[in-house]
Order: sequence, then C-alpha cells, then structure tokens
Amino acid sequence: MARVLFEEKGYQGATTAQIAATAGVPEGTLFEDFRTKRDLAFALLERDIEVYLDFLELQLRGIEGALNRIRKFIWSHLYTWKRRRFIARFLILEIRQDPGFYQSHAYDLMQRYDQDLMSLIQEGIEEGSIRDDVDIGMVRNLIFGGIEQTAMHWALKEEPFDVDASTRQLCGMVFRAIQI
Amino acid sequence: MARVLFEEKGYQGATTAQIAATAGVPEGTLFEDFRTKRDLAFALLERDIEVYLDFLELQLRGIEGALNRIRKFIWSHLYTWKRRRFIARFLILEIRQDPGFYQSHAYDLMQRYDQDLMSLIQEGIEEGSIRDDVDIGMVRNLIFGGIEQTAMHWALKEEPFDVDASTRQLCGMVFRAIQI
Amino acid sequence: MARVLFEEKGYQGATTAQIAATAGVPEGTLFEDFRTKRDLAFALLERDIEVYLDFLELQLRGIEGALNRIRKFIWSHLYTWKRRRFIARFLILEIRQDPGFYQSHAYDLMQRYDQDLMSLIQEGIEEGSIRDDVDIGMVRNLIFGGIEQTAMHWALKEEPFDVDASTRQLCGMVFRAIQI
Amino acid sequence: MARVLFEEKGYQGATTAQIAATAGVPEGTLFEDFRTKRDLAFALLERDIEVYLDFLELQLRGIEGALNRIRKFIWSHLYTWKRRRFIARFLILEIRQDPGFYQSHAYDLMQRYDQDLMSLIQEGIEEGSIRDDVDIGMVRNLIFGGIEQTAMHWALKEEPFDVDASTRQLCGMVFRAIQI
DNA sequence: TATGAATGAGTATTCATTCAT
DNA sequence: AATGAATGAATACTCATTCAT
Repeated sequence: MARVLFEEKGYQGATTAQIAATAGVPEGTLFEDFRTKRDLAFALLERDIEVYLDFLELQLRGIEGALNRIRKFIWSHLYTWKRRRFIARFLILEIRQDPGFYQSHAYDLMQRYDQDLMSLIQEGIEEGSIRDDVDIGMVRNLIFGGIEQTAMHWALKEEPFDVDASTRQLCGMVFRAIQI
Repeated sequence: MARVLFEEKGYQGATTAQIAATAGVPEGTLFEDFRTKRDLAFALLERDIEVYLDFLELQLRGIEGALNRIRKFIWSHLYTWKRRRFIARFLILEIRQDPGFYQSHAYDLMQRYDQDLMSLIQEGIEEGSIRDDVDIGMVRNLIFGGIEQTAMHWALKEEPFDVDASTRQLCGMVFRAIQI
Repeated sequence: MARVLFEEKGYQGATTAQIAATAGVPEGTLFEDFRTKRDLAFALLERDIEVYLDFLELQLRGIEGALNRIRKFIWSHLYTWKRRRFIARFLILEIRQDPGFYQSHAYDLMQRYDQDLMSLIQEGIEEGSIRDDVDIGMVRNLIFGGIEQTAMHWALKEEPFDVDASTRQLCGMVFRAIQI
Repeated sequence: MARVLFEEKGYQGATTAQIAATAGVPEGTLFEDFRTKRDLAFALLERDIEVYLDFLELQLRGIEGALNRIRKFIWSHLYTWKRRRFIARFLILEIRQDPGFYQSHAYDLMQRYDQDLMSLIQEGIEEGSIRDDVDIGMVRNLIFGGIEQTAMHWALKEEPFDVDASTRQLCGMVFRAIQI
C-alpha cells in the first residue's frame, strides 16, 4: 500500500516508482487514477480519515455522558492507530507545506475531527460534568497531544503497546484535569 | 541561516545551493564542514538543542518545588518556540525517517530533554507534590503533547500567541491532573 | 476534426486522446483505421490534398490561356488556405522529418501539385505568353514562395486578409517577371 | 552541435539527452548554461541570426544602387544557407507556437531582417529604380518566398546547388517584376 | 585550503499503442 | 467488431556531491 510507503519514507521520500511497484500496478496506472502524486496522497488521507470517522461514529453510538464519550474517543484513536497508522500526522506535516492542502477535503475532515472533540468537551460543560472555567481549545490540545505523544512513543519503540491501559492512564489524568 | 530554510521549506525542500547562498558561504565549503546534507541538518539540530538546554538550565536555576520547575519548563519551551521554532519538530519528523538519526547526538540530546522532564516529575512525586499513582511516561506525554499541540496551532494560525496565558492554562489543567 | 488539432498544436502537440475525443470516436478505433499516429497524419494530409486537387481541377476548367490559368491557380491556393489551412505546410514541415514521408502517397500528391504548376508554366512558354528564357523550376519557386509567404503573414497577423487583392498584387509582379 | 540536431529532428524530436551527447557535455551542464530546452533553442537561433546579420552588413557595404544591394541580399541568404542552414526556418515554425517567442530577442532580430529588405525596396522606389506602384510587403513576400523555396528544394534533393546561378535566375525574374 | 563549475543518477509525469472484454 | 483501461518507455529538468584549480 502506498500509505505504508508514505509513512515509512515520507511524502518526498516515497517515489512514484516505488509506490507503483509496492501497489503492484504499473507506473502509468497511478496517474490514471490520480492526476499527481499530491492528489494521490490527499486521496489516501481522505479515505483513511473517512473510514476512521465512520468507525468513530459507530463507536460513540449509545454511549451516554460526555466523559464516557471522550474516553471512547481517545480509545478509538489509539486503537485505530495501533491497527494501522491512519490519519498519518507525519504525512500531514509534510503535505501542510502544500498551499493546496487547506482547500482540500482532507483538511476539512481533519477540522471536523477537531471540532468533534471540542463539541464533546462543550457538551460536558453544559451537562455539568466538566468545569466551566477550562479553555476548550487547550483541553483539545491536551487530549490530542497526549494521544499523539503516546502513539509516537509506540511507533518509536519496538515494545508492544496496550491500548486499554494507555486509554485508562490518559483519561485518568485528563479527567482529573477537567472534571468538576 | 540554514535553520530558517529548513523550517520554511522542510528538509527536502531546502537545497544545498540555497543553504550555502543564505549562509553566505560557497557551496563547496558546506561539504568540507559536513560530509552530507543530512549531517548538516543533524549538526544544526544538535546545536539548537544544546543552546536551548543551556537556556533551560539557567531558567530553572533557583526555582524551588517540582511544580514550579515544571511550570518554568513549559514556559521555556513555548517561549523559545515562539521566538524561533527551534528543535524544529517538523525537521525532526522528516529526519526521523533516516535510520542514522537514532545513533546521532541530536537524538541523545532529545532523549535527555525527555529525561529532564521525567526527572522533574519524579522529584514531585518524591517531595509529595505529585500523586504517586501517575505513570511518569504518560505525564510526560501529556505535557509534551499539550505543548506541541499548542505550538502547532500557533504555527498554523496567523493569530498572535500569548506565551504566558498559554502556560497558565496548560499548567492549570496539568497540575490538577497530577497534584495530590 | 483531427486536422484542426494538428494545425493548432502541431504534430507532436496533438495527442491521440485529443484527436479521438475531437473526432468523437473511441481511442481504440483510431488504431484500427490507422496503424500509427503517423499514418493518421499522412492519411489526413492525403485526403486534404486530394480534395483540394479536385477543387483546383474544377476551378481551372474552361479557362483559356496559361497566364489566366496560373492566376486561377494562385487564387485557388490562397482561397483554400483562407477557408481552411489545408495542405498544412506546418504539418508537412514536421512530418517531412519522417523518413517514410518520401514514400508516402501524400508526397506523391504534393509532387503532382508542383508538377501541375510547372506544366502550366510550360504551356505558357509553348503558347508564347511566357518568355522562353526562364527557368521553370525557379518560376515555380517564385510563385509557391510568394503564395506561402503571403499565407504565412496572414496566419501570423490577426488582420483580415483579402484573397482577391493578394492574388492581383502577386500576379501583377509574377506576370511582369515572366511575360514576353 | 545542437543546431544540427534541431534541424534534423525538429525542436520536439531532439531530446536534451541527445543534444547533450552530441555536444559532448553531460546532461546537467546543458541546464547550467540554459534554463530550459526552449531557452537553448532560442539562444541558438539568436546567435545564428546575429552572426548572419553581421555577415550581411559586411556584404552590403560599398554596394551602390538598391537593385545591386537586393541582389547581394539574396546571394548572402542563399550562400549562408548553403554553408550552414542558419536561420533554421523549420525550427522557427515549431518554436513559433511557443507564446514566448514573440517576446524573444530572436523574434526581434527576424523582424529586423524583414525590415532590412523592405528598406532596400523603399530605397529603390525613392531612387527611381523600382516602380512606385508595387506593394512593398508583397515584394518582400516574393523575394523571401523565392529564396526559401529554392533553399528548401536544395535541402530536399541530394543534388549539389549553385548559389550564383540561383541568385542570377531569381534576381532576373524579381527585377523584371519590380523594375521601372 | 577554499571554491564553484561540472556531473549524472534520479524524479514526476505523459502518451502512443495494445489487448482483454 | 469496437472499446477504453492499462502499460511502460521516454522526457525535461533538479540537486547533492565531487574535484580540478
């Protein structure tokens, strides 16, 4: 899969020749499906995020209480990251330099994902389970930051990683930080 | 400075010709001082981190109490990031793909920086200001993650950013999370 | 029509995909009718020249006197060029580099066209209206050269062009050059 | 020389790899001297035309009388064409499609060359050796057309060509066409 | 020692042609 | 017979690195 290549070698590092070879298609075919390498990367990102957002929506269904939903949100991200390093933040960091990124659908989806978390936090404030003196953006930073640092440490170390335990530890602290 | 180029255009995007021109040295000289472009980037990173670590050490001097020192630690990172996007995490993300990175001095320094924070947390536990049931690694994840998400949001938006206010908000939450 | 594409974009510039799309036929069909793109271009050229030679033959019918016939010859070329840049000399210039061209039917037709003009000149000499000390090949060069320069200037400028006036001016000079 | 390659294979047909190989320089060097293939072609054209214009100026010196000067003009063109197919009109026909051509120095030089001939014709009218009822533009068409057809026929045939005889025949007719 | 011109392997992308359906 | 998706060789251009001066 091209995704794997992009994640291993980065956007610039993965050549179209390699991507085609890895995918088992001739090089010309790549450019029938996607007009440019950039389009390919964007499309990949979009599909991954879309698949993930669907997955997340399903996971959150039927869960009551903002904190419980936030816990599931964190778990879903770590779980999906473990299974395949979706939402390749590394790729995004390289792609971000491309001026077209901010007009792309992928960017919209990522914004929506951010927004989803912030809405959960807002819910918590309204239902009285989250302190009303927190800065919502900063809470989001704390949660996403914690998730990504955890994922990155997983990625760097060869050790096996435990999604459930990490979720528990992360939520333990985050909830103390924001709970009434 | 080469650093600026790397930060603006990324590792791949900055050409050795540009770097030499910007630095005002002939292109050949670059390869006398550094064997490869990669070595140059590593050396740059190392120097930046070293300078920062010295700065940090000075900032922490004379501050008593683990929490107060952690607060200063966070402030120093955000302050330095604001002034120049040092420890260019973006650069690191690109360079990390290089197998040589994990043997480099730059990596050692970054590990030491991680270790410094973890030692502060350990101190807090020992002096009784931080709960002894937290996972030190996860606390570090939360703090670094929160810092970097904040810095990244600064970088993406054009808005001015307030180091002091961000430090206050971040510490407010993190301390609630880990304090006795 | 493929002809238009070749004339606008040149032989190399017009892609088979565009040609097929413009002609409203699927790309595969192109290569059933013509073995290669080159064959297609040759066939196009041939048909255009054939159509033009028929047109010319009709125009010359019933005209008496070599000079009158030469005048009509010149007029027909300019008239057809104006209506559609047939006998696309630009295309020919590109195609001529192809070693196969000189064995093609298109080349034969062009030779015949040259020959037709030279025969008219010969007629004129025999009927006594054209000096017998002119070099027939050079007269042909003068006439074709004059025609093509005129046509090329038309093509380059945006100005409207007047076939009748150009014919009159060109013939005025050419006839003075060759008349008894 | 790249010129030869362009003339033999056309602008599109000559690849940068071939050009470099023919010139005996590595491919990268080509793009140090010229930013693009197009620039290379333009530069080639410019130099050829400039050299020719210098040559022409020298040839025309000391010749009195517009007709004598026009004769030398024609002779110079044919002579130079024979020696090396300078002012490669074939190349120009391909390059002309490039929108940048009309802003190029090469185009200016070609315009100047056209203008030079038209000035000679104007001189002839003023000194009374050329009829004042001719259209100057059309005379230029006749002369350039005659020259180029002659040169093209030379190029196509393998036969040796005689510059002096061709000049004499061409001038014979052209002068009858325009003389008082 | 210091330089910057020279190098050539490497890159994304195109397009005439084929061939399975 | 008719199609259009699949192919891969070919192309202009870049840039880290070298090396003659």
